[in-house]
Amino acid sequence: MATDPAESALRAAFLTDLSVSGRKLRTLFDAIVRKRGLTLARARLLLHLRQHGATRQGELALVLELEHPTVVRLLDGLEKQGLIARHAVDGDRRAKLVAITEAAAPTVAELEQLIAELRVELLADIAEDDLATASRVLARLVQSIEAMGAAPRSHER
Amino acid sequence: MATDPAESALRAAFLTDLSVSGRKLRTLFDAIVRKRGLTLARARLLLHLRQHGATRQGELALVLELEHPTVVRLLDGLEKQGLIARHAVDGDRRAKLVAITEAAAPTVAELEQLIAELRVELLADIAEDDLATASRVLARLVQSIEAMGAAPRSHER
DNA sequence: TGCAAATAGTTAGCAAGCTACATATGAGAT
DNA sequence: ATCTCATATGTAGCTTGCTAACTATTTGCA
Repeated sequence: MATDPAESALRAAFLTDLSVSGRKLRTLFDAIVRKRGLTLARARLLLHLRQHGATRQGELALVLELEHPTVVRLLDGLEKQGLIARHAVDGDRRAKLVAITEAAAPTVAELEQLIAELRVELLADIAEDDLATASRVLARLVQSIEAMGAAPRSHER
Repeated sequence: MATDPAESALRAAFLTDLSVSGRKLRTLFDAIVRKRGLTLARARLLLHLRQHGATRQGELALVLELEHPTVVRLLDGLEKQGLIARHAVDGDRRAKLVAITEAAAPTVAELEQLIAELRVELLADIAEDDLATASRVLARLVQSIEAMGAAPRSHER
């Protein structure tokens, strides 16, 4: 048990590193789009609307991997900013279709540009292969996380 | 510009994947330690105290890579739970030394165990090499993020 | 037809994270 | 000795994210 191969220093630090770097990314992004009145979460939502057109709230929650109430509040904010509108869906009076407003179009176009540039800058000195590996690792991890979410083992105590 | 090598689908998705997986990790962890009245952030803080002994608040902020006010509130919560105490530092009446309470020792020991198990479970099917690569990628990214934070280029508009 | 269960969205309440600003104390220079 | 600047912590206020519990529809089946 002294040198358990499953317990390298790497493994010990990885999960922390992951959540810290995710947080830092969000903070940087928030700072960049702040003067436009946006945040990472709002930008992600707007981008989806731009790229996939009007979308139902439930679908948004699925795609953005957020809980429904989180989406509700993001939309409340964006609606107040006049960037999106909730439209009635005919055939289902429960549902709402979310769409970008005319007024938001330029902002969102600019945002898309900004994000593309940021991406290039941040990932500039990372090799494609390494990125692919990292991507795979994250995907695996998420898979395990979701498996555990469904069947939490011993942590029930 | 049609097939810009700097703009693969991987690159397009990576930053989102990172922040999403970080979030999911946090959510899972929070759910696991919830019945103990803990969260990921609080656990990280307690773990540091256990492994490095009593620490000043400023030092905690540095080590955990959190802003000072965030640490203040984590400590407020943990103090209310009776898990940590803020002690005076003699020689500097501004400073406070944060220490785990006697009462918290068993909780924290248990927590350490729990985290070790979780780590093994989550990373079980990931090769050491891949993990190392992923780790390097994250480190690089954080480096870029911090460089940009200091010198935000074109995003000044 | 009419009632039960599923689905769409919302409300309430909590913790974490940030920025901006405030307070108290210490240290260094004149 | 004092005055200024730096350091250590704290307060206020905002957004994101979650879970739990609610309302309004719709759907499916008896």
